[in-house]
Amino acid sequence: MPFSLHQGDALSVLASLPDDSVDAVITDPPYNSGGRTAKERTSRTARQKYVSGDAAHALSDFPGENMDQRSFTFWLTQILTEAHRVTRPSGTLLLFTDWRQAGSMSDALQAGGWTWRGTLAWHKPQARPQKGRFTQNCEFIHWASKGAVDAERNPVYLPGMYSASQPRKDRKHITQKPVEVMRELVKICPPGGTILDFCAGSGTTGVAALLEGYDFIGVEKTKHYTQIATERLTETLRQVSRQQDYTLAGPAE
Amino acid sequence: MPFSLHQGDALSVLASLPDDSVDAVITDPPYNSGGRTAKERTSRTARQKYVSGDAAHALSDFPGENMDQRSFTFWLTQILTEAHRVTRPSGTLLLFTDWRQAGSMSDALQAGGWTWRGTLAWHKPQARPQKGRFTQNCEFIHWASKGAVDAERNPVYLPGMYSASQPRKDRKHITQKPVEVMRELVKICPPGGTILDFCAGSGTTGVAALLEGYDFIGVEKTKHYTQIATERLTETLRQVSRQQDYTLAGPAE
DNA sequence: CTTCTGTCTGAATCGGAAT
DNA sequence: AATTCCGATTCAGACAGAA
Repeated sequence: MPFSLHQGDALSVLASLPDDSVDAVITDPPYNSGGRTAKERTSRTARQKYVSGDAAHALSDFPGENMDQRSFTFWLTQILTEAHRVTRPSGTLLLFTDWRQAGSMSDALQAGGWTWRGTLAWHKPQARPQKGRFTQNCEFIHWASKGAVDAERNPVYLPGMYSASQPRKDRKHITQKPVEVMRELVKICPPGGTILDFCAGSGTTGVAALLEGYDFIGVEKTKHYTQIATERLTETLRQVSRQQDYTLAGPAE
Repeated sequence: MPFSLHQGDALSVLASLPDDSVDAVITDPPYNSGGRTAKERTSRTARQKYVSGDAAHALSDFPGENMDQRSFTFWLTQILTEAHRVTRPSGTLLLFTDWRQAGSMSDALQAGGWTWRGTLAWHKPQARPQKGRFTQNCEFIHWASKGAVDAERNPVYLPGMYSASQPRKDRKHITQKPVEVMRELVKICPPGGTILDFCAGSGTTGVAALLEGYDFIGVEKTKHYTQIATERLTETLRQVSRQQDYTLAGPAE
């Protein structure tokens, strides 16, 4: 089975997965930011925070954005502890974060037992400039390993900086990631391995995983996005197997 | 006087500066990282940690790299508190950091009274790739303000990501920054303002400040680098005034 | 002037020997 | 037994000199 999708709470679903069953955890938890004070954070929904007033699209809201920083770190630590158990030794964690939460996220991942290895930058060239300020056009990706890195098992050389714009057409989720970036990131996983995303959203991580030949396990809280992710993953699987058919049936070189 | 340079301890020198006398603080403190454990951090010099084994250059060592993380945060908080006092309302702080210290640095700047505004990325395309890993090729720059940002006083639009290699020829300091990056960063300071760097090193911040028409106050602990910075700044001032002479004396358009 | 070729370096990382 | 120290490893990009 190349992919499975669970609708439900991340912690409960992770608890049901066996030890050492996953090669990489790649996820983008709700950043819980957008306000510098607890009041500012908790009084607006994700949509109000992340979608410009003049944006015409109508993307659904998502939960998990109304915790204060302490609760957020506590919640994430619990999940990352479970994710660590579920991951094979020398497996990898990639965790998207914005600048406000970068510190809390690195605390949480280390508290969860992971060895922090570095922070990558994702540069969005289309971000909106602001007068008298620096443009806020980078998000960050913490990466970590379960124990030592096994470079022999997966001898890849990967970049530390990615530049790509958020998808505009056919965007299903407010914070949807570009597939081309995700396709590079998943390569940290050894060939044929299994990738887990416990905040799957519209399923971009899974799409990239399938395209690169990995198995995928997704967990998503809302019914709405579980459905969207199912459709995208099914369609991707169809594409991939069609290509394989062609390769198998194609003319010998 | 377009620039002044003090040799001495950052905290002592800052204490001697008057309130509200500086428009921007731009600095690159020792990162105090480069080891997996506290022991490893504190037992090696900066040169041993950061200079590749096969590097043939002979750049001088620099101090401040042997604190544990707690002392480092304490030390930086004290200095940034003084720097906050010395800075005019709506003034700016730019603080270079690597991924390991980014969290401690944002804690310290906020504890020092500054309002954290974002984190910029400096991408170094020349960094060394590593098998089975992501290349460590970004450093980060926290930016913060003393109270509200005054966009009317300095209506600039600045990028959030910079890509440039470390200087190779004529490099004076192990961690010397490219002048072209610093020339962009200093523009966050209103025209004609004064820029302070309390870890001046070889003086690149000052060089960029003078080239962009700002005044500069530098503090550097070692005699060795104070001398080098003095020479670079004097030379830069000569260049700048020569250009001004030419502009004044040049043919009318 | 380009284009090509060769050399060198990097705020690195790790294992294992030496103390 | 725990720490400290030394050296091997790695390759894209920058630069210099030749073609």
